[in-house]
Amino acid sequence: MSGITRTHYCTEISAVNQGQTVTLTGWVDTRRDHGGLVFIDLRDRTGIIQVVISPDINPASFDKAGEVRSEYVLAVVGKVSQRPEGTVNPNLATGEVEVLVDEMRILNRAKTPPFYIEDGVEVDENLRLRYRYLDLRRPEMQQTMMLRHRAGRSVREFLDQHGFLEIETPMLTRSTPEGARDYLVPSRINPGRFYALPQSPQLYKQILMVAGMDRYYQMARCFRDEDLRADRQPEFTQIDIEMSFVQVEDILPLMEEMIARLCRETIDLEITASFPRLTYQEAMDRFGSDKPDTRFGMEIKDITDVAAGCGFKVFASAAQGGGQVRCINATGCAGMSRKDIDDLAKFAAIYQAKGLAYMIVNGDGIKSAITKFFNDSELDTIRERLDAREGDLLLFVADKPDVVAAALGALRLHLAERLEMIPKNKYNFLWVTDFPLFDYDEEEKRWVAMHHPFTSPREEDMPLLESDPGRVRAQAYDMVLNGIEIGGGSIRIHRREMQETMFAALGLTGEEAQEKFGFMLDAFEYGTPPHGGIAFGFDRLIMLLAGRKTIRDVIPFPKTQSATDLMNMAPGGVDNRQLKELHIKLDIKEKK
RNA sequence: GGAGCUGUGGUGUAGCGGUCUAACAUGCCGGCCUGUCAAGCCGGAGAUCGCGGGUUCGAUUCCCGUCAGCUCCGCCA
Repeated sequence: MSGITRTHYCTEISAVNQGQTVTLTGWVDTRRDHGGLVFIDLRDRTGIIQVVISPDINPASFDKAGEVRSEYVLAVVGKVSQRPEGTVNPNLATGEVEVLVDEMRILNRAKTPPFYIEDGVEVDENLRLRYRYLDLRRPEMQQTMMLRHRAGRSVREFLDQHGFLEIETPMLTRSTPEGARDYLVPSRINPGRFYALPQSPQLYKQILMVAGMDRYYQMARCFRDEDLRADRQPEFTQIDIEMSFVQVEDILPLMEEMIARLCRETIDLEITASFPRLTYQEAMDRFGSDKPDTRFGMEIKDITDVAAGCGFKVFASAAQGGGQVRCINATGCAGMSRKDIDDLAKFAAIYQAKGLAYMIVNGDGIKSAITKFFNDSELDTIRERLDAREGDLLLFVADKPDVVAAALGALRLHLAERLEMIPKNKYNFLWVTDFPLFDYDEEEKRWVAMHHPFTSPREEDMPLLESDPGRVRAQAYDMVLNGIEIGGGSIRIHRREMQETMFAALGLTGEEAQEKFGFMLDAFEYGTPPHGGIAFGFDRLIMLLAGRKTIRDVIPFPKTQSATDLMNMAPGGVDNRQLKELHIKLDIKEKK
């Protein structure tokens, strides 16, 4: 690079620079060699510009251009020139101009890449991840990283302007019961003891409130050793926020404002900064999900009352035994084949639904194997409730409420996608509130915290804590965008007695609570302000703003579904000396 | 822990019991070419069909297992 200094990024050149001598650097996107004249599309992170290498300008550079190949790294010095008439390329931001190259330096050569460095590639993800540095070179990936950067900056600026302090919390912390599996880090200095990487900075941020920091935020890296999904990575980033002296009504509007600003400053999207709110119960009833996608209808309707008295045993027994009979209207699907419907039943079975009953609405009325179990007025009621018209297909699930919700909720999404009912470029933000405080764990036969054990119950439900935990509602809220949970938080418990009651409800003995959370309980005795907060899944947010289907596309170095990094092959083995220092012996069962 | 989908030259696909001595596109290599922009034209190289086993006279094709990636259930306070 000696003697060469870049003067512009590729797309900073326009007709304004005509006649100027500029120095550009970048990668060879494509080379078009006409024998007597060579065109090179030079690419940097801003985009592409055409440079022209002609023997009439500099024969030495022209000779060199012959050996240039894709992805070679170049520096070119030349004059900006208006393109000759008829050769303007309207598809290129810099299409009106070109750079007539005088000096050209090949800064580095490149092997032929294993896939094309261009957008919209459908390459095996194996390859993309193995050669992530090439994948990240693709324009859409670079733009995603820039979007991510702008998003982070927008959030930081907003929070700074609202008096939040960015404070770091430890990555080496301690394992706590409840919640996801921890990633453990052995302590060399303390044999047999382990740190845990944080699942979230929950306890630290609450302690910061006790410490009087008043308003905290952090772009926090979090770690959870659980199975992966398209929107779940073992290592991810949260916008972590906590505030003192607040109630739900202080937090939600502020967060709406933050997200509205984020949308404006990243993808130029204007959204109404007052999101619809649904209670958890309402969301489950209408959409079968605690993160409903409201971009389309096809809501779930209840016909348990009608089914209770009908002659169809499956329905009647579910309705009478504390279960539900609910249905959705797959509008216009009356023409589905028997096999199509069987496939839908198989799909519902994934969610433990034992069957999928259906009725076809045609010109003569309702056609179905189960019609005979209903009288005319019952059929009319069903039709009315589902707003069923000729050509519709009604799908029923009868089961326990959670199975009905899961199956119909999933079916609703599945059908909407298949029927292309989901409008593009629609961003439906909403809040889900009043979550249950507890969830019953059938395996462990005990109550577990639905959000986390530090969530405050709603005041009017506090008397139920011991008598009827299942009915206690939490001061918890999730922000949902297009059917994906992008953030969640709560008002926290800030009194020792309440926290102890909570631990007891979760089945922790006093000793266990003291051992694991003693510092927290102690802290609560030294003047803890009422506080609450929220954490956003930053990766998920970026994924949605970037219109991607997986957070792997917005994380620079993601892991595969089996939690490995195909570029550096992490996790890797370590040598015995390291293990010995850590006082660790392996006990691996050989696969036969 | 479980279910499903995918795996064929560098890349993306076709072929789904035998004319497969594996096709097409693109990329790659060489030649020609001074206005292209997915440059063009001509020529060439490049694949033990993910791996292992089985069925069969014969397997890229069918079956079983296995590995890898993906999607999902469980799991994810």
